[in-house]
Amino acid sequence: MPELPEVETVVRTLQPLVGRRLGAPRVLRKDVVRGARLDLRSFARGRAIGAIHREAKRIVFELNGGRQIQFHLGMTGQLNVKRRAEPLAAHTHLILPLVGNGEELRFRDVRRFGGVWLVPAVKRTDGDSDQGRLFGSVGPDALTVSLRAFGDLLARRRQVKALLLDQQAIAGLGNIYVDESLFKARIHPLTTAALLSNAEIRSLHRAMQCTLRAAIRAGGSTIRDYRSANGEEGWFQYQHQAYGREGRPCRRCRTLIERIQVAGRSSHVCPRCQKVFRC
DNA sequence: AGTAAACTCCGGAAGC
DNA sequence: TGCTTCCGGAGTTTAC
Repeated sequence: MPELPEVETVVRTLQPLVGRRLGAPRVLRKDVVRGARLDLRSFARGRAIGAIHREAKRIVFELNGGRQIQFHLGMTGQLNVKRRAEPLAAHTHLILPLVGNGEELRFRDVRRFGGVWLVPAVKRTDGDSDQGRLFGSVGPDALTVSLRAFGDLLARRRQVKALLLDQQAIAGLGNIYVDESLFKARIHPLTTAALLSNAEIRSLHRAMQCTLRAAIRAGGSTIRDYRSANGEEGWFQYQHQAYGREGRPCRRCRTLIERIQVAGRSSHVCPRCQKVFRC
């Protein structure tokens, strides 16, 4: 499940592609290209990659001429650089050949919750353009949001976990890093965000950015499908304190970690360390 | 208006 | 072995 650290890792491992020129894309499954009635072949063919960066959980390829190709990995999406001769893995939906050395960029996505968006040069600004469904607007990036802005966005009567998962409120977190951040800050996921004290907000802000930075250093968490652009697994899953540790002892107090439902998501909580909550 | 919950997409894995 | 159920990122819809 690629969240901010996994997407950031993919973007970093894709950097060698900057400056490369694209050949004619091959679309093996047309419905992974969303929205646009643009043709990917004419949109991308012959364009050079000017930059590759992350926006929230999206991977943005800046092509020369101002066009963008944006990828969202959904749950099981992978973006890999492979030799052309290498056999195609099942569920490979899109291939972007790189001119020159026999390499290509492959997009594969077993569950197809992810997708590709083509963004034309001109109409890019905020609201969606006429070509339908780019992405909804997103909140400030979780990795860099200031304490001040973070405090402001928490001033709502929602369960703190639901709020942190809401990309419109704050961008980049998913189930893993929300659970890890709340555990680290010792805050129960059911707590009403608006009732957090200033000290708790500070603690959560620090825990969240600390966790994200550590996860990026570890190359993300590989639970099942996630791989970097080089096909490498992350290893942050070995440092998880809460996520996926149901029934195992809390690393702080040895109480068994529980799994509960919050905002429709399975949530991993230490009932002792994260006991107090207000709603 | 703001929040919450249900439903949709999909296929692999886990459970029975 | 073979069936059913579960799971989730994010958008949409429906209900408080």
